[in-house]
Amino acid sequence: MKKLSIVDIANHLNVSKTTISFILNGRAQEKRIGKELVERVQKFVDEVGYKPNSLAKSLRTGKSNIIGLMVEDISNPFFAAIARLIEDRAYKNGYKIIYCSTDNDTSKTKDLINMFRDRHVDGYIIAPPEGIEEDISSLIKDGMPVVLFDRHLPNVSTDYVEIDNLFSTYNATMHLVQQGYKNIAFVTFASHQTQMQARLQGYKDAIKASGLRPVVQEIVFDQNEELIMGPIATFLKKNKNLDAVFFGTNHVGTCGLKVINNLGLKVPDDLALISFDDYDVFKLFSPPVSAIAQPIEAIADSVITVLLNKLNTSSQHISSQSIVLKTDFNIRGSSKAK
Amino acid sequence: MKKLSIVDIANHLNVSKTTISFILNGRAQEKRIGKELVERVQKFVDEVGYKPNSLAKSLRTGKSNIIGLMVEDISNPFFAAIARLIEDRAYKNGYKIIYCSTDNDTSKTKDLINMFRDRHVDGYIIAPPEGIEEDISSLIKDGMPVVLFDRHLPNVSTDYVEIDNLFSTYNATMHLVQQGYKNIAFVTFASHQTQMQARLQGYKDAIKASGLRPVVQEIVFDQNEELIMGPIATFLKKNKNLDAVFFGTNHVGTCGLKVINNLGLKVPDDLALISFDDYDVFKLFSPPVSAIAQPIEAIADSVITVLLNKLNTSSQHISSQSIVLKTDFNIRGSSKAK
DNA sequence: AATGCCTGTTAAATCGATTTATTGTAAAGA
DNA sequence: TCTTTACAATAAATCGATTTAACAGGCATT
Repeated sequence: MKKLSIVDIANHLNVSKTTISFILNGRAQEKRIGKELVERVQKFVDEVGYKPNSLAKSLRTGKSNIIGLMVEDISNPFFAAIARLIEDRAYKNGYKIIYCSTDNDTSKTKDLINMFRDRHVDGYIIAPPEGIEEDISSLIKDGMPVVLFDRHLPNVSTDYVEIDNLFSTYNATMHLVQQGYKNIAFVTFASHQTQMQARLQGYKDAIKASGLRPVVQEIVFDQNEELIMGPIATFLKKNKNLDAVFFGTNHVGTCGLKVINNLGLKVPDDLALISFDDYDVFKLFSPPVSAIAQPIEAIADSVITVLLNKLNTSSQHISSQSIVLKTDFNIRGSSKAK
Repeated sequence: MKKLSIVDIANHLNVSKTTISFILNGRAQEKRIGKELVERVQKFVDEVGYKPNSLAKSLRTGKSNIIGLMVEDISNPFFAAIARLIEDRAYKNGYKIIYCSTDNDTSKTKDLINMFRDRHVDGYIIAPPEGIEEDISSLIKDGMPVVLFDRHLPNVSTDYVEIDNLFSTYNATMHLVQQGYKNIAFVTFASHQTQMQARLQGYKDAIKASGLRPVVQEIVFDQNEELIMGPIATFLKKNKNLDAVFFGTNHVGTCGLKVINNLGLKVPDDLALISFDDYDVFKLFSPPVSAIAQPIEAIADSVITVLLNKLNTSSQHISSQSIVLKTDFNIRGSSKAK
C-alpha cells in the first residue's frame, strides 16, 4: 500500500485535482464549490488518511514550515534548554525545527546557512559566531526572517533577543565588593562576541567604580576540558592573593569548579565564587555557588514571538526589534561575607 | 538577484537541461558527453555558484539526505551529548539531522514520525517510548532504515544500540554490598522500557544473590522537578534504615542529590550513593558521587555506523543487528567502605 | 438574440530538478 | 548503396502538489 497522491484521490472520486486542492486548503467557499461535493471529498480524504506531500507543496509555494535553529553547541545545557523550549513553541505554531551546532566556527556556520537556505527554511534563529556578518546581512537582504539571540552583531541591523549582560556582571561584582572582597578576578573565554564583551565590561566598570584593580584571565576555548582547566589552574596558582573569582560562562564555571576541587581550595574562605548562567552543578556544589540565571523561558518565548511576527507580516515596515531581558542573581553560600 | 535554476543555466549555455543534470550528477562519462562541453558547463556553474534546489531533487528522487533523530528530551544532558555526536558524524557523511524530543509521549511521537515520513527523511534514529511498536513496525515494513538506541522494543525486530544495563547495575550494586552496605534502595522512574527494566533487574539480581532485601521506589516522571523531589524526600524520610541509594537515571540522581542536600544528609556516612549516567554534577558533588558512565561516543558511533550501513546497502539480506556496549563504573567517595 | 454575469468545476501551467525515450549524425560494415 | 553502430545531445515525462486561466450552463438584462 503506497501513499496516495492527490491524483489518486481525484481519480477515485471522479473530480479534478484542482477541486481537491481547493477543498483541502479551505478555499472551497471562496471558489464556491458545492457543499455536497466538499463533504464527499472531506469524508474520503479522512477515510484513507491522505496527507499532501509537503515536499511538493514546498516546491510550489516556497514555504516549508521549517525554522532553522543554529546554536553554539547543543550539548551545552544553556543551549539545550533554549532549543528545547523553542522547539516546543515552534511545534505549537505549526513549525518544525532543524537545528545544528555552529561550534562558533565561521566556515561551518556558512555551510549551515547555505544548507538551511537550500532547504527553504522559512526563518532563521541564530546564535551567531564572529565573522558571519556578511552572510547574515545577505540573508536579510534577501528578505529572510532572521532573529539572533544570546548575542548580536554590532554592524548588522537585525532583530535580536539578549539579556542585560553588562548590568548582570556589574551588579554581581558589586555584590562581591559589598561582601568585602578586594581581589576579584574575572575568568572567561577569549571572545569578541557582544555578550562576552558586555560581561567583561560590567565587571570592569564595577571594579573601577569600587577603586579596585581588575584581574582578567581569558581562556582559549577548546573541546577538550583539560585544556580549559589547565590554564585556570595555572592562573589560580599564580595569583594566590585573589579572594574571589567570577566565571564568565557556565562552561568556564564548571571547569573552574573542577580545578578548585582539584586544588583543594575552600569556598568561600579561600575563594569566593560567582558564575554566569545557573545550573544544577552550581546549586549542588558545597557550598552552593552564586550564579546569574538567564531567564531561559523568556528568551525562548521572545525569540519565537519575534520570529513568528516576522513570518506572519510582510514586515516591510518594521525595521528591526531588539529585546533585552533581565537576569536573576541567585546569591548562595559561595559569596557570603568575608 | 534571484536564484538560478537549471533551466537558466541551460539557456545561458545553449545546452539542454538534461545535459546539465547529467554533468552535475557525475554521469557525463556514462552518458558520453563531450569533454569540452563538460568543462564549459562545470566552469559556468562554479562561476555563478549554482546549487540545485534540493527540494525539487528530493521530490523527484525520493531521497532527502536528512536523518530524523528522536530523543526523549534534548535538554537532558545524556541525550544532548548523544545528539551532538550523532549530528557531527552525520554531517561528515553528508547527512543533516532533524531532531525532536518525544517526551516519552506516544501520541506526540506518532505525530513526529508522520512528520519525518512526510518530509521524506532517509533514515530514523529513535529512542522509542512505550506503545510505539506498531508505528515502528510499519516504518520498517515500508523499507525505511530505522535504528533504535538507549532501549529497544521487545516485539519488534530492528537494529538497535544499547548498553549492558543489567550487568551495569548488578555490578555496581555488588560493589555497594562488598563495601558493607546492607540496606540498599533503588530509586528510579516508573517505566516499562527495556533499559529501565534491565537496570532494575540487575539491582534485584545482585540483592538476591547477596541475600539482602530489595527496596524499590518508583517515581512518576514529571517536567516539574518539585514533583520528582517530593516523592524521593518522602521515601527517604520513611526509610531511615537505608544506608545506600542507587539512582536509576541521571535525572533521578540529580533530583536525589538536591533532596539529600535539603535534608542535610551526610554522604556516605548517612547514605552511600550511586547514580546511573555520569555527569558533572556527580563529579563535583562533595563527596563526588560514584556513577555508571555510558560510553557516549561509542553509542553515537555505533548508531551512525549501523544506520549508514542500512542506507548504503539495499540491505535485503541483513535482518537486524543489535549492539550492546559496556559501561564504565566510576567509583568515587560517595560509596566508600562503611 | 446577443450580452453579460453568476456558479461550479476543471484543464493546463508551474515549481526545479531527474530520468526515460528519442533524435540526428557520422563512421563502419555488408 | 544501404543498413548498423556508436556517439552526443535533447525533448518530454515525471515527482505531487498549487494556482491561473478558461469553460460550460443557467439566469437576467437590454
